[in-house]
Amino acid sequence: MARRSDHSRDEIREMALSAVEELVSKKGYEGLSARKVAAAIGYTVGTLYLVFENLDDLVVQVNARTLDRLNLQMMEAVGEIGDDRQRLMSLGQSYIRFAEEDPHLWEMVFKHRVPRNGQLPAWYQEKVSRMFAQVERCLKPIAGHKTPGEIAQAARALWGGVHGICILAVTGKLGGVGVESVPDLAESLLINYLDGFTGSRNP
Amino acid sequence: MARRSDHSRDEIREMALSAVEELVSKKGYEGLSARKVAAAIGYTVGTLYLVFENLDDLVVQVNARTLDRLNLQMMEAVGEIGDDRQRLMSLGQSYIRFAEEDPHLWEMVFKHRVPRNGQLPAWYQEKVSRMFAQVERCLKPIAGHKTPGEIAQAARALWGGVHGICILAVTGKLGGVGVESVPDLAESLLINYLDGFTGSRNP
DNA sequence: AAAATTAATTAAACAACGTTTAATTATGGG
DNA sequence: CCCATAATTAAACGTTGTTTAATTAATTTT
Repeated sequence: MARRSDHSRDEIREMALSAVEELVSKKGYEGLSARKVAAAIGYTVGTLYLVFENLDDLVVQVNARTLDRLNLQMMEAVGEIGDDRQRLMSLGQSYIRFAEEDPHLWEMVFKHRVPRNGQLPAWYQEKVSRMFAQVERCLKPIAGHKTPGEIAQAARALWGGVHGICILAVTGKLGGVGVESVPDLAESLLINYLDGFTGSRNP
Repeated sequence: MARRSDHSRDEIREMALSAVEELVSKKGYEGLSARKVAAAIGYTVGTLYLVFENLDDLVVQVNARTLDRLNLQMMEAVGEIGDDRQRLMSLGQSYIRFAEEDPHLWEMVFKHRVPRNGQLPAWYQEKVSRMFAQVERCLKPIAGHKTPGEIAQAARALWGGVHGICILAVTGKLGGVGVESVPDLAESLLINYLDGFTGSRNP
């Protein structure tokens, strides 16, 4: 059969993205394959290649959705009011919770390396930057008379740090320490860094 | 032909490990394949499977060697004398230099997820722990009256942090900031964290 | 309404992959 | 010299990403 038009191009796209999310979420990145995705949505690989450039393209687009969800969850967690330091803590714990709730999907965002050109699209970079922007926004009120450049640097150092702790925990490379202590480690990192950054110890 | 015995089992093992190192170093983890390794050492895949359990086993053993080299380089960098904080800085810069000099090989250590059982061998975990032990040793003299548990936590938080910054930089996800600023970011992380950890600002 | 065009979908092919199997072939001891 | 042993390979299997040509349904044209 052909030209069934049971689903529009966008519908197929949506179905494929969801199928990948479910597959990766359950079996991990290495359990993913074009044929499995196609079978899951009731089509053949050929149809998949009509909608997506290739499998890497499909993965990048799923990663984009994951980043969007992460950004949303962090935005909800940080809220508007409250102690500035406490808001940064919430931001960190929110990041960790996201990674714990769906480790495979979260891991794929950072495990995946683009194949040919080696450069991620600009709209993708923008989603990453949005995450750092949230940290910078929380950092600004307690940064004293630090320059914007210093704040940007602090945001990246801090969030790289939180991210690294998550990665090592998820891949079992924290040296005997399990996943359960990740929030404690991140809290230690945030508290001590902020103490140093602001030059004052918090109550 | 068969039973050439041109090389002993251990020699083939050594040749294979070196071949993987060269392949991954040049083409990255995704450019690796059993057949390429076999061809590089002048044998067939079958011989490879006589010496190694499977390709994952081969990768794990290469990762072990990479971790050994990393540990060695860090040990040389930290030295014995000098300011305690400065030694921690050297440790961090040494880690970063290692990741920059051979990003693909370094990345494979943390990208690779064991397949079936999902658990890394004990001797592998021990190599990871040795790295944290170096950090703890440097941390101890400036830790005041912190407990060993607190020092262990600080070491993991700090090194998770340095590692995360490296990962984000190598995978191009630092949000517009390039690899060149990694040392600065790590220095920011270390200085501010240590300021908070010791409760005193350094000169 | 029938025919011709267009486009969606598939089946089949390709090369490469990890891994296993059976068949070879060189070496050692009798 | 032959036989048993063990090293090595060739070939096979199932799966992978991707491309190709063929098929088929819907749309347009006559």
